[in-house]
Amino acid sequence: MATPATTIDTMARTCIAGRLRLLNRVVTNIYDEALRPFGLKISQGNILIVTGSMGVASPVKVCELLRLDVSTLSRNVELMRRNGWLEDAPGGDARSHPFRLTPAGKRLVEKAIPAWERAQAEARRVLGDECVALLDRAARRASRAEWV
Amino acid sequence: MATPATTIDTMARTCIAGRLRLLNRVVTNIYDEALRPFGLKISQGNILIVTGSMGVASPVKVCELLRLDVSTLSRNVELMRRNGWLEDAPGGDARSHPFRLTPAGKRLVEKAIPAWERAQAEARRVLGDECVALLDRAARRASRAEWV
DNA sequence: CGGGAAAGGTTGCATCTACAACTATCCGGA
DNA sequence: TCCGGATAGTTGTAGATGCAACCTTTCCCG
Repeated sequence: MATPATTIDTMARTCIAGRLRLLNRVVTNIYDEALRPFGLKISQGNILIVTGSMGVASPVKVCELLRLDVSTLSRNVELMRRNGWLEDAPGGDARSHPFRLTPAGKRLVEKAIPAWERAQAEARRVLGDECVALLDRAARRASRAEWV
Repeated sequence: MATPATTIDTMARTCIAGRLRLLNRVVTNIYDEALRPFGLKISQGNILIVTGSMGVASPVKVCELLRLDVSTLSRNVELMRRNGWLEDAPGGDARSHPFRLTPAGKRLVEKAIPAWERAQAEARRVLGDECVALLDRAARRASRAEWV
């Protein structure tokens, strides 16, 4: 008698999303712990970083780059605006609400660099060099924008 | 004058967490979309799957396997209990609250298998075979339990 | 020029996630 | 036996995430 094409046990052993989400939790926790002294989480940190690299950022552009829903970004930006890390930037038409780092936001990122580097090293240790390289390639393909 | 060891642009181009979280969003969306007709999200699906493969599951064991915070699991299980997919299981001491799939939960997982397989194929296409294999290895190392 | 589609954002809602603090139970040694 | 630490879970709080619905503004075509 043939076994079913897919059983629950097979799913438990092979679900790609399960693996990726597990590693996402582990790695996110590494960065969040490292950044905690700065009152910063990596979810926000990544937005600050791409904002800094763009100079003036538009929500749509950031969302394409990070593959984030615009509504998610909208609220994250609002939080960081309240924290004094982001501010409205002039420009564009009446629909757009571009934003940029404040000086305080820039200082925050710079202060957090050593902690971020420690987290990078730990994440690389957990994932392995080869895995990190392949994630990098996959993310470039998956991003809806040119990486920097 | 020497350039700083790490600039914002370098962070934008090399942050491992950024890559992993981006891919996590993309892949999670693939599965959530595939599973939407069943009223199921992959976050819950993974819990159902490991529960099914364990027979009777204890929160702590599931959390070690998936590297989930126990408080997160607690609420997710409560939701699925209300949906009729999980139920309390007898056993253990008075502290523990083991649970297991209900027949409805088992039927749900079985019905969702074709959709899950389509999502698997799409995720593999996005990440690449090699990347999937390395994620699998990294996840086994990162999990705090033996994978089935 | 007028109207409908497209583009850019926000808000309501539901779920996922984790940390901190708490309760209840169990275990091991004095 | 009794007490302190370990173990198992829940609840309060806060942020992250995405979908659906909505509002404005802009663009384009007839």
